[in-house]
Amino acid sequence: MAYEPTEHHPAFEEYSEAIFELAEDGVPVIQARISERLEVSRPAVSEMVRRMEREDLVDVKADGEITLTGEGKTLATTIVRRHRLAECFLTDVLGLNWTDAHSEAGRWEHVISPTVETAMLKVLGEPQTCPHGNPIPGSGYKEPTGAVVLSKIDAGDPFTVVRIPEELEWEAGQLEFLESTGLMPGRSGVVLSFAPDGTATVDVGDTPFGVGGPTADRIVVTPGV
Amino acid sequence: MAYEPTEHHPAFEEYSEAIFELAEDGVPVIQARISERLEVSRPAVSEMVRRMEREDLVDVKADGEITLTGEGKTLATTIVRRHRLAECFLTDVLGLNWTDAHSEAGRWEHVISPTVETAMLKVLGEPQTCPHGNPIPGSGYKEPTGAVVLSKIDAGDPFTVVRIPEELEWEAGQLEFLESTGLMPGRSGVVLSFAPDGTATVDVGDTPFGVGGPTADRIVVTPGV
DNA sequence: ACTTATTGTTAGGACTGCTTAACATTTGAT
DNA sequence: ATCAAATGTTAAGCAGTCCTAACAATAAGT
Repeated sequence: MAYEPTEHHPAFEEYSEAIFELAEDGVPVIQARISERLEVSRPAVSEMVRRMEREDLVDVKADGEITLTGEGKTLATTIVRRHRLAECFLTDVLGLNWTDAHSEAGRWEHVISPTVETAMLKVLGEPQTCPHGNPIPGSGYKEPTGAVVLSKIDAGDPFTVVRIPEELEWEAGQLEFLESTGLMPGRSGVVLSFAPDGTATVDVGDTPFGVGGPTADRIVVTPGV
Repeated sequence: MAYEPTEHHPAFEEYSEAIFELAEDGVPVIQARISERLEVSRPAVSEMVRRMEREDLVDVKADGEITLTGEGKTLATTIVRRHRLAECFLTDVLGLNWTDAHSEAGRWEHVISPTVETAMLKVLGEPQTCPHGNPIPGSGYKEPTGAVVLSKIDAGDPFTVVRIPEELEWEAGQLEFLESTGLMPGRSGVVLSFAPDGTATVDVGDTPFGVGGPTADRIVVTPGV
């Protein structure tokens, strides 16, 4: 009755995804980071990592760095792909906002079958990124050359938003804020100034607004329009 | 992060749904039937029913008949509504066949939020039944007057399919068969004959084919075209 | 009436995934 | 070098959901 591709436990999907996205965001993949991102205790992560290692989904290096095995990567990219595809679908077909789409996709990613995945791809016209600009694994997306983080743009210079990394989607209120200001993939703007604490003031068409340093360190853009 | 309407455990959703649909199909709602439909052991059902009673989702009568409380009915209709809405969506928007849509919806029903439900309703134009003709709770659907089961139609008489009850969707191969023959809601046909064992031979446009007695006892139709 | 089938319950156990408490180890800053 | 912070592990335990085996009670068929 229920669909089972290779019968993976839901938790394995969640953990593989977290590991994949931490790496994607350039965050060191250690248990403590997983614990934070998934909001579970460190012992819980410790235990799950041990089980995933036993199931040959991850390898743990001597220094504690966790890497996905081939099988683990397959699982992770499958879930990430479904998550991002679902986000496209939820925004484009069902008209949800970024925030709702993100949290909704966090559940959809676990119930989407290959059949549905294929059907969604077709309906959406083979998208290459999610609404926040993150690549859909397997879509053949190539990040534009010269992409840098927003904080690297010189004051006064123009930029075009490439993507809002997954890490930021996890911070409460971030997606609402970014969507409301229009700081979204494809949009161009100008960095007006930088405060000493790193806060960037940017203008993407409407009223200028400030973007905190840590956030500006993560949003990926290309210089120019 | 995850959406929680009233924080119901997934199993409660599954059991409430089963209870609702058994009643809808006219099957006596006792533990043994739930055990069969959900394919879990009788002790598992015994325990879950006790817990659902404690949580005030069901009442158990002295003779063992199980009924949903107000709260239980709310939960059940929510899940059934999402299931049937998902089926519409999966067939109409994503182009899945009946069988895939049914099994897929069995998982979707647990992850659809009110926001998505509303969006789906709008995209689909407020459907009143699922693709198999079963009413979507809350849609205001009224079964046509004079509806009877297929086996009540006289040999030689025409009929129009109203619905394929949920009970049949559970039998392996039924949906594939019915969809392939075209015996689906809205289609008209003629009962050619009845065999002594109750098997009906019907013609809905293509080659005539036989429908087993128990199945013909469940498919709901209206007499005439 | 007697046997058989159906139904529900108890008891005991397993597995998943999580928690807190306590501890050991490592890393980092001063 | 030392003290504090960060990290990982052990241990014990709990909630949810399922299982099998065994048994009791009821319903049904001959």
